[in-house]
Amino acid sequence: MYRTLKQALLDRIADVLRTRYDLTGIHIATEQPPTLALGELATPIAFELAKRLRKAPRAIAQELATELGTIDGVASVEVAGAGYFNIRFDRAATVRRVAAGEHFDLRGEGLRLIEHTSINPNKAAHVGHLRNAILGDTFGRLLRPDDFKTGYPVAVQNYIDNTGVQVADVVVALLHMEGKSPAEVDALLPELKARGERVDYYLWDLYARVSQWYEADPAQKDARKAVRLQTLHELEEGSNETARIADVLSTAVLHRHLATMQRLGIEYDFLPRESEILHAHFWESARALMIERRVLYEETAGKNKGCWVMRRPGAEDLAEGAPDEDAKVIVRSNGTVTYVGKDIAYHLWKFGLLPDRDFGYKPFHRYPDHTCWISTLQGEAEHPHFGRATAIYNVIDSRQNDPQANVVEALRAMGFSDAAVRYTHLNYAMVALTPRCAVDLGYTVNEEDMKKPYLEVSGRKGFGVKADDLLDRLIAAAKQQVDTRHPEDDDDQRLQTATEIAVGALRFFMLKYTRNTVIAFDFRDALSFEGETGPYVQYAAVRAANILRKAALAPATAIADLASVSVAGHVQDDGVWALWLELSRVTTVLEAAIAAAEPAMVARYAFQLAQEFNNFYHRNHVLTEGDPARRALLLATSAVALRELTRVLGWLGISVPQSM
RNA sequence: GAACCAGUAGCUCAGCUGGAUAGAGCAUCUGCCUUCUAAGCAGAGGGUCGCAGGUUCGAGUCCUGCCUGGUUCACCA
Repeated sequence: MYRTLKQALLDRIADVLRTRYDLTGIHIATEQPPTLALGELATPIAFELAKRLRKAPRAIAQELATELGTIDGVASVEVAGAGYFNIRFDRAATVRRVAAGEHFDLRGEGLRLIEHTSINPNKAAHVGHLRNAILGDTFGRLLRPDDFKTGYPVAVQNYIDNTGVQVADVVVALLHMEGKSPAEVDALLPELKARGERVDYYLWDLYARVSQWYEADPAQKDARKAVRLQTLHELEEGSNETARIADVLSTAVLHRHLATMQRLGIEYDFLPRESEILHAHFWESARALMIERRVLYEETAGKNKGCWVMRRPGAEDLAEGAPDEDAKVIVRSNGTVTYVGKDIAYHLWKFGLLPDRDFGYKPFHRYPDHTCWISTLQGEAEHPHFGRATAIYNVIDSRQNDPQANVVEALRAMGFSDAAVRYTHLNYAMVALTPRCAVDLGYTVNEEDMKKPYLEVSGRKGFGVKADDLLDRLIAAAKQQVDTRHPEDDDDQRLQTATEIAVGALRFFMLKYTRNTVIAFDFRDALSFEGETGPYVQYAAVRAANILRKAALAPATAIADLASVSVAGHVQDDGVWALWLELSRVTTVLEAAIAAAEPAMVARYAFQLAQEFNNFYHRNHVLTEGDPARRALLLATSAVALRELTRVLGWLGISVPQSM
């Protein structure tokens, strides 16, 4: 509703500026006044116009006020301070419209392709991967159609680099470092299962060991690196025993990753794999197109002689004939393509710009209400389509800013400027560990590192907090509380509640920081259930639900009952009105969060909403309220607060437990 | 050397396209459980918004320079 009223005001002011002053195309800034006493909406437009109109700001504001006329939903307009133009809402009318769920709809045509998670399938997921997956999943929920908005068509991809060095490393570890035969490796998965061990945890340690093994013996170093390179080539080549083993391992780990993410309510539609990008020859098609469009050219001089290269974004103009020494190599002098080259091909496919190439598709994993597909060479005849996106969002670490910029630059240079503009690198800063946290986990930290604010997580070093371990600890901590608070519930119910709280805590923790803030992970902060946390917001919703339950009133009934009550007299009191005003801002916040691709804005709003509700809760005792009209209003307020808290938490992927 | 990000309360962070008295959480201190659950609420203390200039009626926000911290910048993959 806030969005609706703001738009109405902007339209009216634009009208007045045009008819009264003959001004058009002026940007009209709006803001929320510092206190409710000054109104609900304001604009400093009079200051902007002062110089242009050669008039005092206050006089301009005054003229605007008298010429504005009436606006539906606005009670009064007044000039304050040196020329602020303040608007007061018709509180009773706004309450009714918010309660009725009236709001501006958000919608758009064309597929939004979101790619997130993308963990190398050679080890367990860690906290850094959680940030990625939670950000991507939440952004998808903000865009996706639901009962609040028409939304945008969304598909979620999880890109799987199953032929990269990281997978090669664990294959090397088993076949060469440990000297297992292929048959022994085949037997490994059943053995682990029999022992109750997890393949992703097993490989976590193995991966850390093999990384050291390469360097351990100076005499063997070159030979071991050669084995690694050979293994990598065999993976890329495919159709050989090494590739088969790699596929068995990476697929097993992939299943683990999907299971880990499913614990957090994160699901995927499609898993495009590097192996198919290679074997379906995406690159060959892209290369032809890049050469045709004069983006890719052969360097004939300088350090990159013999390579096929591309100009970097923002490169300076060069002297005629001089080699561009700063150019990005796409095809090496030995004829092999670099990662950026393959990535360009893949992104052409995403936008439906890659001629005559597509993945094959086959089902991989079944979720309660949909199927997750995976790429293959020969797929099913009937399958959904995932390319041909209108806009794409790649959830990737900020450390990949440069490579991502290269891909965008390639699209732009090829003349696909529309695709380049609709390519969003949804970047975010890394999750690191505080030195203290690292020590607590049993890692040895040297004196120099102890002084740093945070230490980078490294899968290669086996340095990090595994996602499932963190979630298990959160569940255990929540369970302890639930056990003492709700002895009347059975154990299954208490575990269910504890799990919902743990997921709420974890997801909120990863979402409350804006994207470019480095999260220095510490168990003390992550395990907190008080203050600015997911459980705080969940608790507010549970309290609202409890009021309605004790009143034996369905939320929908409480809201419907508002119709027969006079609310005007009760919302002059800011204590109740402040909550309704906050509730009215849902669309405003959602729209801003989507535009900025910043889920933290929604998380912060959820917290503010919960804070405002707790305020209301302590100032008004609903069930003992003697005035029937006021009681009805308070009940409806609780019901709408519950509805909106549940909705906003849902966008964050957080559920409302039945009790806390 | 270059590019990008950051520097706001003791700590961790918000602060949307420049607007009214710079806000939260944690921590510290003081109150509030016989009332819809205290995972909560109320209150207190705590700030030269890294430094110096500039633009503007108005700057935490924009521009320039500097300082500090972080990340990135291979024919590796």
